[in-house]
Amino acid sequence: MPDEALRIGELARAAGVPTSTVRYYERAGILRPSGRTANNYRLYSQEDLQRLRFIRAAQATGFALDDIVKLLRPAPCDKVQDLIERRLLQAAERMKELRHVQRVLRASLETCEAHAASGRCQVVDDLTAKARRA
Amino acid sequence: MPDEALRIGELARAAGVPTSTVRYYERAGILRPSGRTANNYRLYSQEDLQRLRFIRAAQATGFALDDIVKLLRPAPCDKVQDLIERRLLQAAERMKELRHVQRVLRASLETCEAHAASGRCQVVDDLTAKARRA
DNA sequence: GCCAGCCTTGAACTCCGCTTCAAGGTCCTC
DNA sequence: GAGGACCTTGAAGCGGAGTTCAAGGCTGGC
Repeated sequence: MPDEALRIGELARAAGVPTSTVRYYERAGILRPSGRTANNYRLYSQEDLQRLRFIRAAQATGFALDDIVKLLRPAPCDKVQDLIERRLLQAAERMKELRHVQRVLRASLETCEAHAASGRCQVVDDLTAKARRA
Repeated sequence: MPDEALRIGELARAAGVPTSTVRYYERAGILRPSGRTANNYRLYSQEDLQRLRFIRAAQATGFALDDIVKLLRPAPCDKVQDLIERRLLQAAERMKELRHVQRVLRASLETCEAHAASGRCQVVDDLTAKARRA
């Protein structure tokens, strides 16, 4: 088993975030170090790294830190279930929206390519108007 | 053809946002009314509504207003193409992250259900790590 | 005539999610 | 033993995305 405890800088590099953010997450109660060295440096485990990655992934897709905190915090099982189910619904909703965004972007791109020869760029009109058929 | 021009309140209700947000978007240069009434009320077209919906969808999935502005603003066609392609990549990345989030949530839910009978809720442990002790 | 419900503006305020600053301590290398 | 890369704390600052406030204008119904 790798006894790989990471210091804050290593953790941060591994997850691609600044150390200031990691400290902020600690203050926000969302990611605490699993220990400290003799000289008071924070230490993080591999699970902490996974957790941090999960946090970032969730954030990138539109979840607020607050939501994430709730998900990652122990709670009565039935409440957690409920919460997770709601989050899954949110995630599904987000998927739908993301697909909508992709559709619109792709349509724009096509139009853009089609018009490239003509020199006139109609992308914007189409971005807003093409989606009109709802 | 419905010549349905909407006033700000109607637009806002149709898109599910407060009017204050719509005015804010105007200040931010992302959604301008297509006209004004005689008494200076803002008027919006159906395309404006589509545009507003697109904005909200894009925002919900993690795009900043700034990005969205750039997408919706006229520009040299080749630059727009480039931009759109980058946004599509971002969207794909987001999809991936969202799927990761969903996977984790679903796994947690299953564990939660499995443990429901036992009374002990292990969801959180499992959320962060399957192999607890490392 | 006047009230309710819509709308106008500009400025100030708020909240979230960080980031930066100041003033240090520790550890490794030269 | 000096320099530099790492780490510590607490507090202040910042940008994005709105929201709220104050003061007022139009319009329809009672």
